[in-house]
This record gives sequence, C-alpha cells and structure tokens, in this order.
Amino acid sequence: MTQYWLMKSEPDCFSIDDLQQRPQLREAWDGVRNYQARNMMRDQMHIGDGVFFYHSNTKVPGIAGIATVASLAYPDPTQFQIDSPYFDPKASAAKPIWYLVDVQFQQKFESVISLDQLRHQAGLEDLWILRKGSRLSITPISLEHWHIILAMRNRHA
DNA sequence: GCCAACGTTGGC
DNA sequence: GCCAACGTTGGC
Repeated sequence: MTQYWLMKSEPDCFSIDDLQQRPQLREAWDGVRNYQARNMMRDQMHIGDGVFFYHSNTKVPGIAGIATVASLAYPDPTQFQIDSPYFDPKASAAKPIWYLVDVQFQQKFESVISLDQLRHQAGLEDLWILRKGSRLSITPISLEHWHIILAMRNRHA
C-alpha cells in the first residue's frame, strides 16, 4: 500500500536541486534526530511511497517538488562518524539509534507551493504542518491531501 | 535576529 | 516520574 509523506529540509543544507544533481537522482535522508520522525521512516515507510519535498527555514517556505522513498530504513551512517554534526556517542554499530531511508527525485515544481498558499487552500485545514507549533520534520500526508496539493501544482504551473 | 513552541536532559 | 532548564526548529 502506497503511503504519502512530507519531508522537510533546509535548502541551504540540502535542496530539491541538490537531490536532482545527485548520482541516480538519489540520496540518503540523513541527520534526522527526532524519535517520531525516525519511527516513521523505520516502521512505516515502503519503497515507492510518495514524498513532498519541503523547503523550510528559507525565504519562501513550501513544497518544492516530489520524490519517492527508494529504500527501506537502515542505520544512518552519520551517527557513527565522529566528525559529523550528526554524530551520536550513544550509538554503536551493534545498537544503532538513528535510521534513514533513501529518497529518489521525481520532479521539481515550476514554482514552490508556498506555506501561505497551503494555508489558504480549502481542504487542507488539518494538514499537519499547518498546525501551530508543528516542527516535526517528517509527517504523513493523506491521499486526499496529496491529491489536493497535486492539483495546486497544476494550477500554478 | 527574534521568539514561541516543542523535545530532551538530568537532578531530585 | 516530575518538571525546570536548556537546546532546537522554523516562521516571521
């Protein structure tokens, strides 16, 4: 069963353009250090799931394009790398703490569907990222919301 | 750069 | 197990 997700990234750190420039258009979604987000990757994601690629902490925050989940979850290698900002001294190869999935580029939108547009779109009232104080970097998207947002892309293209 | 909201840590 | 202190996120 295909599921849908929204995954946030700061474009200064890793943007949809960066993903498009990766070999095979594919990249490991490393650096997630939140248990809820980890659990969704580890326990619920399947290969082929749809992903909205969201640009956060930037001038026009919003959904920049689409990717797919390209692997099952596996240990995030950066937790073992002492020189990485994502290093976690409590993790070991025998007992990894953090997991990630690979994501595969699908398309970049002609223009970002901005947070402001999402907020004003009928039918998205209970979209997770629109809730006050929502900070979770990975959230599930209902099929209904997925379709509404795809229709927004077509209108604005 | 500010700051509200949230998650994590650690003393008790 | 409580909760104050602290660090982080992310819109503005």
